[in-house]
Amino acid sequence: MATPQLTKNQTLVMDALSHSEGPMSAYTILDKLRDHGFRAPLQVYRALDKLLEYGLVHRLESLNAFVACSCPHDHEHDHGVTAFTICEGCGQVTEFHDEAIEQRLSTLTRAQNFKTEKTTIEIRGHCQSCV
Amino acid sequence: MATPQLTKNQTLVMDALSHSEGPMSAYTILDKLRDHGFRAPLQVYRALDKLLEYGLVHRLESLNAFVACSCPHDHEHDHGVTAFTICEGCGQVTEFHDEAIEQRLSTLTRAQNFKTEKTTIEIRGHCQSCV
DNA sequence: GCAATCATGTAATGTTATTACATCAATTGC
DNA sequence: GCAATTGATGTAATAACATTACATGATTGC
Repeated sequence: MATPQLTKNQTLVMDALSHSEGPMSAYTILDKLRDHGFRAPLQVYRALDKLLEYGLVHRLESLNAFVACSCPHDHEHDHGVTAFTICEGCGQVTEFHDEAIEQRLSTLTRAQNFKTEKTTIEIRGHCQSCV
Repeated sequence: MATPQLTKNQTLVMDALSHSEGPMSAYTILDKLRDHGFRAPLQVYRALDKLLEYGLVHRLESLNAFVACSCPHDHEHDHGVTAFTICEGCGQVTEFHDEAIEQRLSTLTRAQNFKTEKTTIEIRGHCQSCV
């Protein structure tokens, strides 16, 4: 999908995530944006919904938190399966993509006649610096 | 880890999950067990913590829900990475294990010098019957 | 202008999970 | 035996995450 022009709220949320070191919960984002007029969770969730839809943001299911997509290229096309390593020590999140895993998962789901809509891969552990 | 004898509460929660068709949230389990004397969420969460530790139960991060492990063999050893397909239609959850994916993830994390502690793989979509 | 659509604002509520503190039972060490 | 420790339990309160419901405002197309 072509990414449309972001609205004011979407831009604020996107900027907050982009400038953050790591993932942020919706309520953390809300707090960061109070000075910009945000008052209620829904303002954040609505913006996040769109940003997720546009592929600009990812949701980390195991953290109930959100990160800006680190993909350098445009978001006009699907990037396939996105996976993350998440460090329990420093909170660093690294996004990666792997064709082999995607292929393998595709083979396995096809064998079940399962139609995949969204794949979550999250690896919790400790990064190089936090062992 | 050898699975110790389960306590009363752990047994009740385990039975509730085993007899359930699909995943249950902690609060759903709580409601099912009110007749057995459960009064507070913590009774469920404490039991779940242990059952997760023993590998008898899995947590589905993308649903905030729990399922009994479908692995037939004993739980004395690690089964490696567990993955799930989750049908949005009927709620059916299918657990599977794949050596190839495990290997590939291991290679990728090793390349980052990342020490994996827990891997989450959840595939949302529609099963054969719910397309 | 007016309808349709989409973004927004606000309040209330629903759902999931944890903290804090007290009690009880079994086990261990002496 | 009995104090001390450990682990399971009970209860209340609160924190953290997310949605529903309803009202308002802006933009576009006709």
